[in-house]
Amino acid sequence: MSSPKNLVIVESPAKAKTIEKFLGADYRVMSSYGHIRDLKKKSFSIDVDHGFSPIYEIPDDKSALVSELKKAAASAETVWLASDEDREGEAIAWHLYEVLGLKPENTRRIVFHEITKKAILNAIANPRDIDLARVDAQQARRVLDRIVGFELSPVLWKRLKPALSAGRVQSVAVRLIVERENEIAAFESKPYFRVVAWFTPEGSSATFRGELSGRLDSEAEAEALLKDCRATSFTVKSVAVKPLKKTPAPPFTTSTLQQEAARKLGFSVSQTMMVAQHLYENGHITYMRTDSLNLSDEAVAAISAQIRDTLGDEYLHVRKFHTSSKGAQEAHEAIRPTYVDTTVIDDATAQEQKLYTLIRQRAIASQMADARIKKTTIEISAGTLPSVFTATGEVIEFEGFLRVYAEGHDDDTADETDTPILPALSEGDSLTLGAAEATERFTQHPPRYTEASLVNKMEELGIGRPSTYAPTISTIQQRGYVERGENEGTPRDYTVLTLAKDGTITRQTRTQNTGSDKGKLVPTDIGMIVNDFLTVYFPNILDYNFTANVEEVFDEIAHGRLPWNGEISRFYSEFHPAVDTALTITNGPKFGERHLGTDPATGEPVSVKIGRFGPVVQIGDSEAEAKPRFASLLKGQSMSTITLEEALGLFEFPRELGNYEDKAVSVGIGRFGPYVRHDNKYVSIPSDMAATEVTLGQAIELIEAKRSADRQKTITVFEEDPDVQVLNGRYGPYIAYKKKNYKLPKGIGDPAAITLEQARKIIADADAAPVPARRTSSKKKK
DNA sequence: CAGTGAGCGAGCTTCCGCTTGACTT
Repeated sequence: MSSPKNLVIVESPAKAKTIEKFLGADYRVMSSYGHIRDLKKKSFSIDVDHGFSPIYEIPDDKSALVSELKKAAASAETVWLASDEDREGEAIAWHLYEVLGLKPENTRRIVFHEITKKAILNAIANPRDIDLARVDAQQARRVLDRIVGFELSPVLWKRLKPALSAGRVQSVAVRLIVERENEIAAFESKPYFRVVAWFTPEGSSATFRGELSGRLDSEAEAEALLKDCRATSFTVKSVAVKPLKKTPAPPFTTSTLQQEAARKLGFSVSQTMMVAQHLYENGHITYMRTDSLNLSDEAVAAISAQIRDTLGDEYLHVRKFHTSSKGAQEAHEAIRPTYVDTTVIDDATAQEQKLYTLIRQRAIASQMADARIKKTTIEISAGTLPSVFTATGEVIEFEGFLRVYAEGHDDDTADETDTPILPALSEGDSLTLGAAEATERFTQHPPRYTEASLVNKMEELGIGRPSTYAPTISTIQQRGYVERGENEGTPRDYTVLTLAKDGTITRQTRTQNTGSDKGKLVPTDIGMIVNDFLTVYFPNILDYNFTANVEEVFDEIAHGRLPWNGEISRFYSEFHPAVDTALTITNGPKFGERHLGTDPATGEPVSVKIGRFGPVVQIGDSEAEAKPRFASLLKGQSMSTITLEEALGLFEFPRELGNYEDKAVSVGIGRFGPYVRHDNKYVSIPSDMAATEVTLGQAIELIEAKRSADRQKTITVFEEDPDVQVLNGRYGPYIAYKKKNYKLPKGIGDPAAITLEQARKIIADADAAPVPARRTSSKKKK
């Protein structure tokens, strides 16, 4: 292999592949795969006494790559450092320069924001030096985050519970969720009534719907209004027709893509990123971790041509969007299709195709004409009554971008968005009342965050970056600060009063579901306590503006107006004493500890607190002679709401319920929650059943249900060797043998027909095969 | 939709931001 004269290093291998095609045989393009060097993983690695100098290392999984880059750099005449132009990219270039031992005379720093031939060639023609001030800003960012994370976390270990974590980004994300939950807890839902009525213009058969302006506070008021409506006449008070313009949303950034994919496709934030990554690697879309709204000139031209060819000139409106989000660094383009005329991707999964279509339509719509809508508002007066009804209708006169794409919305009440066409009416026309209906509603608390709406809020506050939104959300769940809600809600009655055409009023009670937090982000006890602790001792770090404030300082550093370590020193001189205080203070508030009352049996105090393994109830005093007794809270119980009675109930395990089939049945609490034990077999008690109240009858039902589930699970148990079993599991049929599971080879056919010989062979083959080295990936444990 | 079924203690745990990897009985 002859070595080309030029070596170009970019951050991503997919990018390298594309660029290599533009540059020809004189250029070899390699990827650094992001950062090649970082602060040492395990230790603090900042020399506080010597200018906060960072101690860097090349992580193990990067060493092979680094030697390869070194070799390539040594044999190249010129090395082009082409990492992104943002702060992190500049630092990557500098680390490469240092680690690869490059020389100024044969090193060039280049940048481009679009992966187009023109942009690349232009970058090559205009090299510059590494911007050391910008590198310093990155070092300041990195060192600050390490200081905050590695000094705060141990405080939590000592004061609250081991293995917790805190950081500039994650702790604020948790705070958002905790504070929202507090708002919800403080919210008092109040009932009110809304009235709708159906009208028919005189001499017409058309009916349209009008809604009473304003709300009524009580059922009595609602009933009175309906009675009044019987006796009055209705006329058109005014007709207003207004032109309305709707403008398309900009093309996607990481955060808007995550939100829209959640709303329209039901994807989780990390799922969106995985699917997008695949689309990117296969060359279908531009880079998916971006905060930029910009489209390259070439992309705009291609999209324009597409719109003109398929829809016509009147649908085209070329636009440039400018970001308004805090701290955006715009190293890339917005997310768009690489070839806009591609509608169907070969070999794509259903998810990839759906996400691609979303990205493509959004990018096209961003360059399309406004939608023009005629909105009609009719006000209807009710005789001498002060009440006014309003009917609105929308007619789309020119659909513009709506033909391709309409943005989704978060609101839960998605109905009633129908905008019917209203009959032609003019002022003074009389109307006949058909029917009217007063429906009881309830004021709504602010919504809980979803993964996607949390990302939206974080972006608004400038907290986190496109590459960290998804990982942060999984971190705060892994640490047990936040959970996805599983509460289905409870039924609630509401009243509907109906006024029929014949004047009779009927009252009905209907039921709706309320209070569900399913799939929403809900703080745990630990999450709330950690948040309380941090906001008391480190209000500055938990301040929603902390990141924005330090970003301003980083900007000054990047412009060479402030030395980075001086600023870190200034921060540390305030921060570190606060750490010492939080570690040593003895008369501070007790976080998460709550006294519940006295145990009537012993007279000892009963309290809840955070224990080594999470929330526990304690009977007795740790200072007293008798050792205190402990019991963990059950799933669904909360330290802030548990009662004395519930707490005492936790000590009544194991409970003997009686006998079934001549064997004792008992209820106990284990590592994984409450269970029924019978004949040395265990059956989990579902979380919607109170373990303290399970009866013998219910326990038998659970045992029988488990037995039948086991029968369905079992495909074959070999009589000759009962250890070998063919079972039906979560991922389909498999073989279980001595606590190990074995996948069935492809093409084995009907799993029920597997013989013992076949099964033994599968086990032997799998055991003989080399065990693949498993990465310790951060899978969430549950 | 599997499997598990203590006990308040050893050592260890932890940050944010760049980038994929090779895995799934």
